[in-house]
Amino acid sequence: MPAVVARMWGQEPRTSHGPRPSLSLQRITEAAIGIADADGLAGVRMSSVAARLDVSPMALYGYVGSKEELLTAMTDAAAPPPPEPGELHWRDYLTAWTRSYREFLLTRPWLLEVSPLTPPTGPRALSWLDRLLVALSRAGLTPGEGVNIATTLSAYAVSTASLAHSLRGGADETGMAGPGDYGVILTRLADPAHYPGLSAALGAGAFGGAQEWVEDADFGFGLGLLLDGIEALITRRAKEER
Amino acid sequence: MPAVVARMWGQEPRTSHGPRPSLSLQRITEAAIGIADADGLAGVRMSSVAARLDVSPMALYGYVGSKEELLTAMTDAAAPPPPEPGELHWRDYLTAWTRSYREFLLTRPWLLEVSPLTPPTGPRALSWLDRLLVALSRAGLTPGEGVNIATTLSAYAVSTASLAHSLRGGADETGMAGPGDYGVILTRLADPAHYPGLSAALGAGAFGGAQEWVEDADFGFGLGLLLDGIEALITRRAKEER
DNA sequence: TCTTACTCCGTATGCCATATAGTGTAGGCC
DNA sequence: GGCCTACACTATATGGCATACGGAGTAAGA
Repeated sequence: MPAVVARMWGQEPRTSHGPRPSLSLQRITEAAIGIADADGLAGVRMSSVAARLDVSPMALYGYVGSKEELLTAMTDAAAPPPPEPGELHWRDYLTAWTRSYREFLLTRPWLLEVSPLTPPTGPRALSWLDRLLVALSRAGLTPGEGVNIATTLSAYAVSTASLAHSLRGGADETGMAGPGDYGVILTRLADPAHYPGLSAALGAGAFGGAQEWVEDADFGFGLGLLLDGIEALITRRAKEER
Repeated sequence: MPAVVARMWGQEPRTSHGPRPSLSLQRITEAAIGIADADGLAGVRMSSVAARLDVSPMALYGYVGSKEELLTAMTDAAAPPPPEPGELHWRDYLTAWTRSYREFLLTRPWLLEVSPLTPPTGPRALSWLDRLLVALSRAGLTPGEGVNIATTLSAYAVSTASLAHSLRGGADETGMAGPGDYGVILTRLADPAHYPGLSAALGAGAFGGAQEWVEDADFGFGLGLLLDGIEALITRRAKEER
């Protein structure tokens, strides 16, 4: 377990001898997040983060073992607290959870560039997982099922966020200038003989409008499918109980 | 549209004057993929790719505009042809599709590091999308629904592949040495008071074994949920038709 | 034959993460 | 109260890497 993980959990090591630390992992991640929010992930350099904190670049290495670790710490620190299940029906909570997660990712698109698919180890990210597990356990599912569903829902949030961000023309390597370009490009490339399904979809305008509301409708549609599948499982379980 | 996209579609520009090109985007991507397979993504450098082709690093820039573009081209070229729908029932085909896609990603784990969530523009990746759209259209869904489902399934494949790869201890920044570590680390970090759901899941061993067959069972379970949701939609559609 | 477009090369530049070797500071110990 | 030692931070150096720039050769067309 890298030392930075302990620090993410607030366990800054006791210092006995020597000068008191002028920094903390928290201050460092805050600075880095500020830069990422303002200038994108490319703006986050060891030197830029250090400059923002008025220290030398090398000072950061007392707190993180590498830039990689800094990025990991950033992704956790950037997460807001998850929505609370409260008295919500599981379906409403799962909807709220997934939607909030997606919105969070779209607020901080640089997160999408920092492999959002690796298992979380920080307190913020794990509290998201925790709340979901609680809600699913209340709905009668086993922990194993809960973990699996959590993976699925978060993957869905990440992928739709990523798609939305790409289609909005976010800093992207696909070379698309504006929204809607994607469909146009595909139409030019995919000939109907080799790509019948794709061509049909293009003809039907399935890639057409990338307006906000379309994205959102799509998001709800796909999420609905997932929840339907989960619902089937839950009712099955409930019947078994009886 | 970047020039490299046209080249990915086999449209190498006609050359009239001057010496005949000794390279092609295909040869370059093949070399790069060979390196990535052998040494991981970190081994893919403009210089290493060039060396494998016996040219100078700068020669590559006649074919790709940047390393980014090379990576994009690699991800498309690495994809095998998708499974064919044939006469399969949609549910069987979707299963085969998702499973093959996941397996492909696990065969080439470096793909997981090259943002696998951006919209595809290459012929190989789009043929995967196409076949899925065909199958879904046959099952009676609209193109819009098909695109959405395709997104969801591929996200599922990517995320489970990514998880499996992480848990296997693949080149990973979580700092986990071996399989099973993840659960152990979480147990040490998450106290039951603040993480009731997570603690319960840990106690139940939901993160315990990362053996191959467990992963696979989990994969099938989550996929089943998705397919159940899709099935509900398809039967609803079928009834509307009548 | 000469021009010209085009391919590939050698070298130079600049950015960055990070190794190394200090330098000062402040607690603990005598 | 003075020394020792651990530790936070700094300055400088190094090396890897993408890529800009300016050639130099090469072969089709005029």
